[in-house]
Amino acid sequence: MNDEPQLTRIQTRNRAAILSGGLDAFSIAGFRGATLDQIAEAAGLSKPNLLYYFPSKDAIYTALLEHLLATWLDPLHALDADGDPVEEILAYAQRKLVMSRDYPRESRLFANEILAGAPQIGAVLAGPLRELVDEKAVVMRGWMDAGKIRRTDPHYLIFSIWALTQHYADFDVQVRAVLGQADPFEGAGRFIDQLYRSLLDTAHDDHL
Amino acid sequence: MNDEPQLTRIQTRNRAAILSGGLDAFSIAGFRGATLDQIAEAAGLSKPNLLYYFPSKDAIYTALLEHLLATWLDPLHALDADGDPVEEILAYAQRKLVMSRDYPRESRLFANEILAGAPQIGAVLAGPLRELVDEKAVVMRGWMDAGKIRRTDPHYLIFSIWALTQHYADFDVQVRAVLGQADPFEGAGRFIDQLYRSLLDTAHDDHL
Amino acid sequence: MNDEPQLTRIQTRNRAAILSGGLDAFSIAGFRGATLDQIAEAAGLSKPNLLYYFPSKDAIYTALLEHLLATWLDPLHALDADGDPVEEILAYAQRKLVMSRDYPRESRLFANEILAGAPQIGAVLAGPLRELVDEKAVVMRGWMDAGKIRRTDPHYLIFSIWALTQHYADFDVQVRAVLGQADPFEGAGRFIDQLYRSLLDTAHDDHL
Amino acid sequence: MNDEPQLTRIQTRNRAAILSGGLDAFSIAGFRGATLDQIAEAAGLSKPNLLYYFPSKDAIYTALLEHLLATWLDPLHALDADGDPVEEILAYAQRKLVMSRDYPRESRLFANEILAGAPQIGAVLAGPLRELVDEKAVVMRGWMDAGKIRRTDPHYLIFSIWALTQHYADFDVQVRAVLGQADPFEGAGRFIDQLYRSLLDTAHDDHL
DNA sequence: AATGAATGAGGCTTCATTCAT
DNA sequence: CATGAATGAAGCCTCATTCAT
Repeated sequence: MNDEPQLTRIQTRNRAAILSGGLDAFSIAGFRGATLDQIAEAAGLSKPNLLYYFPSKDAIYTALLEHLLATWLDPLHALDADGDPVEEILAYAQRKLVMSRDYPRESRLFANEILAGAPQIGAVLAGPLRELVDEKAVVMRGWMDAGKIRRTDPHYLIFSIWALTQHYADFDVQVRAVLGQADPFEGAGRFIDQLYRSLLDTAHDDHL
Repeated sequence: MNDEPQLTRIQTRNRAAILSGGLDAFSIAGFRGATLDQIAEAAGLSKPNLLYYFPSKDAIYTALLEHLLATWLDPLHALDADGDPVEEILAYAQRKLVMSRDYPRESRLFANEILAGAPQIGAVLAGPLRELVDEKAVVMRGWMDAGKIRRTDPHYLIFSIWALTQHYADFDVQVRAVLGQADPFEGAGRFIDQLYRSLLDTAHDDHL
Repeated sequence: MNDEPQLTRIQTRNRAAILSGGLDAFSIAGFRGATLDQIAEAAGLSKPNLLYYFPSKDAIYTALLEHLLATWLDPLHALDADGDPVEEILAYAQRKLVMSRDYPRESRLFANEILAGAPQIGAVLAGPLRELVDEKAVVMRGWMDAGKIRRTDPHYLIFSIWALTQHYADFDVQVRAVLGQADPFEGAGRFIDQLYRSLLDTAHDDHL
Repeated sequence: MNDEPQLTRIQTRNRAAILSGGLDAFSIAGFRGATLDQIAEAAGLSKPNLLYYFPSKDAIYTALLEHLLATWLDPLHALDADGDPVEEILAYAQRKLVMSRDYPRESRLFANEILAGAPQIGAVLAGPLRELVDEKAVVMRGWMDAGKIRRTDPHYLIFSIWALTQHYADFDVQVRAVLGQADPFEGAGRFIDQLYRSLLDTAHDDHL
């Protein structure tokens, strides 16, 4: 039931080091801009030895993206139709924010891929991602129909959560420059909480 | 008062073509990933001729960034302390959204520069940008003190506007993949309007 | 009517030098075994400059093969159905032998390509070459039916001419080693003449 | 009397597998063009294990050539001065043809070596091979002097037999492409028989 | 007897830049 | 103002070989 070959300890260590080095390089410079030299240097391996573990630069990049996609959608998957609507949405946003804080390189890798036109993951976006978003949009619309949250466009609501949370990973340099280096995530969490509570509070419905 | 040399019509045309080609290339692939060949091709010039107008790849990139920064902050500058607070903030968000719609390449160029660690414009971020943001944050805090808008953190409010609006330029590919190619800007404008009206409406203040 | 771009004198010279150097290298070592360094050295160019004229190693090889094929079949084309049968066939064999003498590198290039399994020109062999051979076989069979030359299998007759003549280019090293360096082509011409006169002479027909 | 070390069964098997894999690879791509990876793959061994049996790529190639040369001249050795001249020569040609049919890879290996300029076996060509050919040429000249076969140049006669028979191994791809995949050896045998009978038949002598 | 791990050298190609005209 | 020609440096990758186990 498991086709994966057993990895030796050295293989495990080196593959991990390569992926980490690749994440560093690709997340900063994108696929084209990163070099195997940088990755090999970061991984503490010679270039040919690096290519002993991954057959090509492309393979490293693809492995990173696949691993990323596998976990990237988890927070949205966890959005529970049976939970409390406002709390579910707020919790989703907070999970995304935590990911930006704890995995900023992954977020920037993703951003670079999208900026480049999504040459590798375009199909995932138009397929699994779209389906997942549509499914969760139906859930949200159900909550709106039931009067549990304010009526708004679920797709743009989801986009807004992506934008607001990933911003603190992708534009980290800018955020810290403007704030003067303080850790931005606590404040961001509070702001995002306030923002979506305001939006979703049904007491506002009459205003529209 | 003007040190700029007079440019002939051909010079003007070719410089513009190079900058446009460079914008195409750099906004997609970043500085390292873009090539002079792409830019020359896009500009309809030979590579040596391109380097007749700009001395190096770096010079093209720098020229683009300088031109970008000159206009990038205009919408925030225009935020008027004497205007109606809610409308001023909403108008600012809408101006930013229009820029994302009309100048998506510039937005992506900026995003790439930030993702790469802002090697060229780091100083601008920590200097002029920070000062401008701080200045407008004071304005907003004044509005909050006056009870004209709800109390929130002005810096994160500004970050949120950047994130929400630039997202539709930077992640355009993803947005269109999820939505199925419809023009996202109209819906985005409505959503953003609703979102900030909810947030800023003082009727909510007691909830917090 | 002529799409070929005009070549400057330098282009003409360098392209010719590259093709000649490529012919040297490929005819000795085959496609895989030859290196761009050898070709560049032989052409008196730096390696990047060489790639300024041909986009890749493969392009040089392909250009050589195309040029080769264009002339390789000429001697057989010239076989005239209306000429004297024996003299036509003998003249064909002599033309092929002259090609081996004057263009031995081309012959060896061809031999290497065939030995490697004809990865580039397999289609030509099974298409145009086969058709040409079949057509000339019909001509020869007509001569046999008319009693003008002895009856034999035209296809194997053609193969034998190829084998006998190309041998003196392809196995030149061996031939000279065995003969002790004398020019083998004169003797080869005499032998081939005698061989095919014996074969084709109708006086032998009763012997079979 | 035997310096060869005793080989275990595994050693025997693996050495044979390596030589066979090497024959595959070298006969197609030549020495430079073939890779140890191909050979190891074909032999079903890891690359380091392969180098446990043969110290280098060169050693495999040399072993193949030595083994080849040991058998390559056998058919000519067997030409018997006391046999029937015409039948002896025809039998020699048929033995060579059978070798082309049964050992085409060896023929192509030899062809590649010669095309490359015979860097390894040049000495054999100018030494033992030349002596053998000269010796048999003397035999043939004796037959001619005795009026048993037609007068012709024995060296070119031998070359022609090599060329005609090896052609069906070395240019196999071309032959099959032209014929349309039928087994060419039967027809080749008939043609070669007819060709040399015509040549050697003394009834023709007056024609020259 | 065998393999996982590693590498220096070399091979093809790209690229920013320079030179000459 | 423009281009053809050229190149050093670097980038990705292959390969024969070595080392350690």
